[in-house]
Amino acid sequence: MNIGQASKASGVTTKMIRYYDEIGLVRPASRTDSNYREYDARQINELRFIKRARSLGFSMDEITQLLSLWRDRERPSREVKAIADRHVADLDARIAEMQAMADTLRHLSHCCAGDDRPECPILADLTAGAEPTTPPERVKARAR
Amino acid sequence: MNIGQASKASGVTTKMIRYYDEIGLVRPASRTDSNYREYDARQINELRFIKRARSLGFSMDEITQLLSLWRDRERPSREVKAIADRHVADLDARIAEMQAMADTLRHLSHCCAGDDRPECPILADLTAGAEPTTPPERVKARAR
DNA sequence: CTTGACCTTACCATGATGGGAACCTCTATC
DNA sequence: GATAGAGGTTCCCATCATGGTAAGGTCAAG
Repeated sequence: MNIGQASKASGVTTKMIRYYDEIGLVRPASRTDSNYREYDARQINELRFIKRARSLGFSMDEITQLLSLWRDRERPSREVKAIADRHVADLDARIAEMQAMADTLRHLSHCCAGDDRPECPILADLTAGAEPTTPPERVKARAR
Repeated sequence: MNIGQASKASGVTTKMIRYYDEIGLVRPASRTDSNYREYDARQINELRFIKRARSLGFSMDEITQLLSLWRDRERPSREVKAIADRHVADLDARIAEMQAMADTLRHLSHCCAGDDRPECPILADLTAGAEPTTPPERVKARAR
């Protein structure tokens, strides 16, 4: 199987397969006499594994760890779970952050007439770098 | 005011101030005879505006648009609102995506014993449709 | 043998940010 | 006035995962 076929079989672009090869995420593919990479079913599985892990938001670094656990039939599931839980916590933190942004903006937008007039609470908020407008729902303590 | 003072006054690093200058997000700062950038209160406000907008997750590109509306006293608030709403939709989409990842992982982690044994639903999911890397013989091919 | 599809490497770009080198300028102190 | 050191200037590199492109080698079919 050459790289194009591996790409079709795994759903990973040839570009990315070469990249994973280059950074050592997967072990270097064997080569034909003409220097073409060759892949077998085992490596296709690894590529699919990587693809699925990426779709769950794991970083390359986390995937490196997951792959090594995956390859080790003696691994303690504890270690896998720890990586997953850390990632979930990370996702939750980022979600909370974005949620706060969205909530603030929703509030500002709600207060904005959105017509031809120039008055705009959204710009007012951005301008006031000092004084936050009342965030959605409850009023939070204004420090500063 | 030189760049260091502008940085302290705006909360934007000197590195970023120079970058905004370079990409034309802010108009090029005037220079002293010795080529130092100089800033006035107006520009400090712009930097603060940018900082606040960044903290709400707007991209440089969106901020470019917001800044130009901000500078235009005739702007229709409609346009500002449109940018904000688009950004909120974008945030919501990304939140939903990450939420789905987190939910899936939470479920898998919940099903994982997390002990010394190697059985792991998380890895099983990642394997998804692929067979575990079959080290020759020894392993009963578990389908799915 | 030619053609076209596919492979190889190598470099560039992204977005927003930080790090650092090499060099210039200001200011305070001796 | 000389000097130290703080802070300015430009320029380059790196991130992270991905895509694009160009120059050149290889393979299979007609």
